[in-house]
Amino acid sequence: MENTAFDIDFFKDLNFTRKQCIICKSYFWTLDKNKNTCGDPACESYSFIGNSPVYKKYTIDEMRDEFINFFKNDELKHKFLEPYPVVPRWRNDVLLVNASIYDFQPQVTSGRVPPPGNPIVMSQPSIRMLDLDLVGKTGRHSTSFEMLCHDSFNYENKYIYWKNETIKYSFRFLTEKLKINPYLITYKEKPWFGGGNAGNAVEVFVRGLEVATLVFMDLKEDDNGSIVIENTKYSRMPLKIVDTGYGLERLVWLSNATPTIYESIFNNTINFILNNSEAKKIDDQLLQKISEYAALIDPYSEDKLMGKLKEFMDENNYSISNDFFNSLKSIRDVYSLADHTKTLLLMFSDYVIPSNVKVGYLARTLIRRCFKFIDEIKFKYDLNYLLEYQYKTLNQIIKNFDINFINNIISIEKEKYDTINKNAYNKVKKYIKNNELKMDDIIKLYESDGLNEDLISDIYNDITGKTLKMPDNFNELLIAKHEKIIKKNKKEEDYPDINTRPLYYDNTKIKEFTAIVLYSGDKKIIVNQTAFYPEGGGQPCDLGYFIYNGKKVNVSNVQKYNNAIVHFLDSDIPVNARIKGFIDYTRRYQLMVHHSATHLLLGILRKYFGEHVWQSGVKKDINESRLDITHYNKINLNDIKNIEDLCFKAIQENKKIDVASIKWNDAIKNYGFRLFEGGFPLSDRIRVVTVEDIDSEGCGGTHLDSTIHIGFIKIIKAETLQEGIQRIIFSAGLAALNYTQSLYNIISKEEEFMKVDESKLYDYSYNLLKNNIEIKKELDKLLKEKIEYIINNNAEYNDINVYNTDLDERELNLLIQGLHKINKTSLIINNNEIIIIGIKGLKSIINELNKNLKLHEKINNSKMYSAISETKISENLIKEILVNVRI
RNA sequence: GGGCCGGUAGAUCAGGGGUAGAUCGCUUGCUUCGCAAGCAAGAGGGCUCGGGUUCAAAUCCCGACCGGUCCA
Repeated sequence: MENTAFDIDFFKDLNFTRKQCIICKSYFWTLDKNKNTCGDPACESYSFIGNSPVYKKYTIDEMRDEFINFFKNDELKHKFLEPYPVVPRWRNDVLLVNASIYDFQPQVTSGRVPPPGNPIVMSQPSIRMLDLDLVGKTGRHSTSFEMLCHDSFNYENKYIYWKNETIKYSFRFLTEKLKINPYLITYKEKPWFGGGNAGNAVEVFVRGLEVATLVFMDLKEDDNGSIVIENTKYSRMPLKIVDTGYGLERLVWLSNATPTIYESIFNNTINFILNNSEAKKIDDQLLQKISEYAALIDPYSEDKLMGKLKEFMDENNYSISNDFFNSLKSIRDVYSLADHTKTLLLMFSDYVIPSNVKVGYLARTLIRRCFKFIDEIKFKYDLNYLLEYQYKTLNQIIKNFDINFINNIISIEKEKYDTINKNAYNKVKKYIKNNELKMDDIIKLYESDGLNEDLISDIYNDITGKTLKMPDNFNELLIAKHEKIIKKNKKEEDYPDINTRPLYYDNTKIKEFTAIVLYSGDKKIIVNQTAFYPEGGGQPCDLGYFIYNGKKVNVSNVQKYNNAIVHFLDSDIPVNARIKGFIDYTRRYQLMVHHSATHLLLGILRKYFGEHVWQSGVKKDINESRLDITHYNKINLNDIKNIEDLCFKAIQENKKIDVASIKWNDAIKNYGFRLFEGGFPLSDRIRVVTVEDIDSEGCGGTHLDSTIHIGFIKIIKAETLQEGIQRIIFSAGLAALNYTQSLYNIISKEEEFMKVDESKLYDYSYNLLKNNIEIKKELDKLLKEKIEYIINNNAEYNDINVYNTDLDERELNLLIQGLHKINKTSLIINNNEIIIIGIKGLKSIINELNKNLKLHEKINNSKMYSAISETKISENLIKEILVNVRI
């Protein structure tokens, strides 16, 4: 990257100097001629704590308003945007919104969709779970924060602003609004890359605190690119994006200058927890030192921090007691609780359901940590109450507070958490041998049973009275257990860039059409226009045939590649051929029924269960379709009946189904992010399908005009797909009728066969099964008695028990089993089969038997021998052999 | 999406190719004015389901289903 990236007028006009940091060697810009370090806390630590450079103390809400008002004022004219959800439903490559730019990826950043304003200003709540372990410990880490940004999108034919204005605006905000002394502000140069893009960037520091990063994104990954950064090739983008990120909480901290960031942003909540628990705060000066030391230690190390802290305490006559460490631990718990509950409120605002996968897992991790902290500090109230308390102070950014949903979720999670803890003792005990607990077993307990390190060592201490030593590299050992994921590269086939006109949108009832073949490959054609719907949005493709030269050519598959619709055929049709297409309309109609029914069902499910219901997957087919939704409970028979009834009512009310093509930004504004339940189109317009009063979503499928044509919906099966996701398999219209008919068929046959009335079928078969079990038991008992009798009435020759029997397979086995229990060599003559149990003297007996009989060996193992004789075996012969054999 | 555990009596779990076990709980009896407790006896099993291997499977193998958990 060129050195001169920041030779901008603003720096020149104000007489900024470019200097090199004596510690990290980075270049930085400052007005302070004597400054030698870049401003990064790793090079100079904090100097703002207790010494705020901001003219007054701001609350979160005040600071947010200050920033937004500054940028949207008459002079700067940024368009203000409401924050996006923290769960990015418009993309599937990330679990959570990590930064404000996520809101515009990939639709806007790729240039396909214009930004909803230009330039824009907003405050985007963001969640970063990466440093979860550091929250509360460093004085600055959080799992969530608000990223303030003023972004501009510069197109080749439309320039908004670039480096000079961006840096000037940031400087003006800090100096004019926060009234920070210009000499305290440093801009450190730092190349930036990530997510396939790169560019120059500056980090903005004030008294050691990084308050913003200003990114100038103008490069994209490109294998043919000429610019190389960190072994990756890049080329210039036509779209140049200013992506700024100011830490709202950081700015508030700067203005309050409290020992840790937490007192600045969660002061009420922290005091509330302290007043209602056994947690204790430690001395402010020590908290400040912890924050300052932690800023210097990068990467963070608990040992290094504690080393420095003890040194400081020694020098300043603090007593380093157990009490102190207990208080330190407890205040860290308090900070974490304040932090985690805020993040949870953000997640719950978007209806994240805790589970064992994806974003739900992150929510569960936070919830469980909260439960643990609440226990540890003996907080008087429960998590629900704390969430409610937090909400009161955060209601400006938490859009949704669905207390009913939250109570349900938390109580389910609490139950699970308690169960794990209840069973933990036995599980740990199981692995303790000779008062030792092996590392492998600790990992197993953690990975398979979900017991955390503290819990394991507490229980170990309970059982053995000893302290469990956890290796420092515990987490590394865990990570080493997990292998790298192999990326699957989906092969994209290459087709010519042809635009096929879809006729199925103009007229969903179209059954036949004419077309010209524009491309012909191996039994594949692309035509100028088609009524064949290609597979997409969970709707399978249409089938049918073309007539070419009076001959019928079947269509077996239809796929869309960019704008080309490819038809897969039974045989070839040449380029430029004029053909006529006919679609299988019965099939198509049933697919339309199922597609419209899916939208209706989703809307009804949301009304029935609540706003947390989102579509998570869908597949339509001819006989049945399935819909996966986010929901925390299993769907029971009662739910199924109610849902079917509600669907039926909506069908009878003849709700209109409308389709409209709406511009991306307008669609989001009007319908919200619900639109993306079925996926996220990469186009500047969204096709919105609306079922009157019930549901609106982006959808490329073909639909009925009205719900009345659905006929009725019958749910076939409801199952849990994974935690937090329920799958509903259903049928609609004619397919639903066929389904009920086949059920009727089965029941009728059973009625006839069992000779009972349908209403008694259940009781009858239930009793039948019960009786069957009873009879089996009775039979078992009798058999056992019979075998018992045989065992006790044997002949004995030469200390060998001999049984001459006539038993079937099952009885014989019971006899063998019984004889295994008596520790004595036994011989069974069962018709032509001879069986010897017990290995004592076996070899000589077999030798002797072979001399007298023609035997075919069946089994010969360590426990028994068996052979079939060609002739009948007499007991007398056996008797003679046994009496004479030497054992 | 991937990995790892698990599913046996009402509950908690042990066992593990050869007739299904323990503890608590339950029922009854004894002891007691009554309760708790103790003693004695007893009831309670589709070893989740379906295939396979085997003379023999709760046990071993494969697959479903259900539950738990960790990681992305």
